[in-house]
Amino acid sequence: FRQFSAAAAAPPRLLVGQSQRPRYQLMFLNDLKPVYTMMKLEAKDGSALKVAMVENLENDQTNVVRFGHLSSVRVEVVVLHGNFNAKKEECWTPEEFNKHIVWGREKSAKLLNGDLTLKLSGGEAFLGSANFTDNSSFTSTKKFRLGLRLVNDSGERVLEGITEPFRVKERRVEGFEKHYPPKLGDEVWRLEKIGRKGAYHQALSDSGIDTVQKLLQSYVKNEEKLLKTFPKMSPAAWKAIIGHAMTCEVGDTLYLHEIKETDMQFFFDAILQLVGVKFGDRYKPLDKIHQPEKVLYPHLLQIADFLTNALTFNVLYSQNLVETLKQKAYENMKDIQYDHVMINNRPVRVHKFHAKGASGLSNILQNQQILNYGTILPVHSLTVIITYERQPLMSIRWQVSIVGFKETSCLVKDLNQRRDSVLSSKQLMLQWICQDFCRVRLPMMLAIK
DNA sequence: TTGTAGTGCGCTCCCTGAGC
DNA sequence: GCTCAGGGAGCGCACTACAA
Repeated sequence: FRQFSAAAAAPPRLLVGQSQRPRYQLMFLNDLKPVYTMMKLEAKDGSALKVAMVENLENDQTNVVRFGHLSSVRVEVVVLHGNFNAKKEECWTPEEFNKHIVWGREKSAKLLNGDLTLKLSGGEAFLGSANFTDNSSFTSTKKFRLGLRLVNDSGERVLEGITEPFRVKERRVEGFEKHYPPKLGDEVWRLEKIGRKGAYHQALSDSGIDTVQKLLQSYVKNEEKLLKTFPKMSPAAWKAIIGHAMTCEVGDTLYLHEIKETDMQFFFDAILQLVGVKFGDRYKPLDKIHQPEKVLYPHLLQIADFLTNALTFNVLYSQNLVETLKQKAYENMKDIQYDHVMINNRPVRVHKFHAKGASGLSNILQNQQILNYGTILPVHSLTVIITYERQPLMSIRWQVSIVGFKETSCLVKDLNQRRDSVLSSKQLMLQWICQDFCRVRLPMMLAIK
């Protein structure tokens, strides 16, 4: 018996039974990347596969054996059936290991080519060149493992090393595989559930959708319309396709769509998701657009200034018009050019270019009065209707309602309270009526909406 | 060696019929 | 009338065979 470590005295040698994990073990130190026939075996990061002789420590940790004769033994790489050690046990016998070695389909054929015998140096070695000559489909599990065993008996039980089970595929299928994650420029059949030249692929091609980016753009713009492209698409398949497509990196490039009539600029990402809107010189990211503006109330009060004769007026509020204009933008998008990038959550122009944003605003608001509130610009038109009926004792019951909102607000204001100049003009009177409504009722109604 | 057509397998959906 | 299981159809996927 020899000491394996040149350092401090080694712990007493353990007697190893079949169910007890040996003290020393061969190990693959990195994970394999997908394996194809006739292609060099490599680790996930593209480096060579690294193997090592390790010592199992008591605290479930391992140490590479740097010194002693075990640190420079010769080891052999073999192919194992994928079902070897399916129960993930800590150890096995050499006989079990050897029984699961796979040879080629033909007796004489070598399944694994290359330099399969490695000499450890300092307890480590690299598998420089090795490749499979055949795929793993002929085995019952359709998978292999790589195994690592000593070439010569060292006198010490050294547990063989194994990799996780993996498939070996035909080299030619590599060019037809799905991408994880897919890229925007990938053809659509790189997505799950879309077979190359299959029915779905053909249907998409016929609709002019040949890349993942175009598919996602169509999805974002009008999912229903896109779905009609596919014949007999199941919800599960649809979910899988979109779910896979959505994992792709969208990037920071932005497309600007200007709506000049409103001084609004819409920013869309690479798949045409609205990411933010610029009102004048104020940019608001999408998640902030629909938050009620604190400055709304003064605006609402200003409405009174615009009133002349009618008791029906419009409040322009930034709620649903963004959505309406977004849909309009989709309809009018032509010559999409990504001329902005997102930097620190703000769009920045990368070169001079003005998108030709045809706007349909005039159509949308053609029957509504546009009020200029400075930088916070209109969005959706809330039509506020105020009616009244006289009550006894100089009180008037005002009914305030907003078109599109379920709740209405009743205000009973006693004209006796304001026998001053307020009542002298309709303008001031309406402002007086609106005060409570603006302060209490409107925020509540917006919240309900 | 490479491209393509064909094949088998597995998955999912949908229809149908039996059982309650 | 409702539920559930079984079978067929359609499709994607991976692989094989074969021809150029």
